[in-house]
Amino acid sequence: MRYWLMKTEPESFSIDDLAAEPDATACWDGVRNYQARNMMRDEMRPGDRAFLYHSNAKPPGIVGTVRIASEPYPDHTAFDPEEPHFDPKSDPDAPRWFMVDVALERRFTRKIGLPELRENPALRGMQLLRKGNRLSVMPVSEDEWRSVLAMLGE
DNA sequence: GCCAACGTTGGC
DNA sequence: GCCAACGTTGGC
Repeated sequence: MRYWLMKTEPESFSIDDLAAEPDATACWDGVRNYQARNMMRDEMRPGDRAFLYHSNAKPPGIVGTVRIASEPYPDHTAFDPEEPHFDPKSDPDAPRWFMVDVALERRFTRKIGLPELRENPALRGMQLLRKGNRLSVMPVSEDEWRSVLAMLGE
């Protein structure tokens, strides 16, 4: 099993929105970056876990965890001109973009903000904290996973 | 709102 | 294949 971090802007889809979905499960559509796609398509598997991260929030930070709830499959929103992430270059016969379903696992009692994450020496190497990082899906090591959970102080 | 970092596009 | 121009992300 692998660990991940997935970003979302709470103004478009927050952890509360996920909680409101049937079975608190939703498809993670709209990823339009090749590196992020490759990780979802080639390395994510059902049962993997991911931190849910709110970007463009005040402060940005980790707000909970999700479980990967499906195999990767084509992101059909890329085929639909009405969709905001429509991509005319993605063909249903040769899909360019993929997604997975995610199920809410745990809503943290508090957000672990980005400044707080930066203060934790155990997370010094974390990809999220690297300068210029823009990936919306990224791997997290098992040590980093445990270190973040330990910050909840529960 | 600003801007640094990075990805993509397209002319050559 | 190079690289300038442009678009997007996302913290501040």
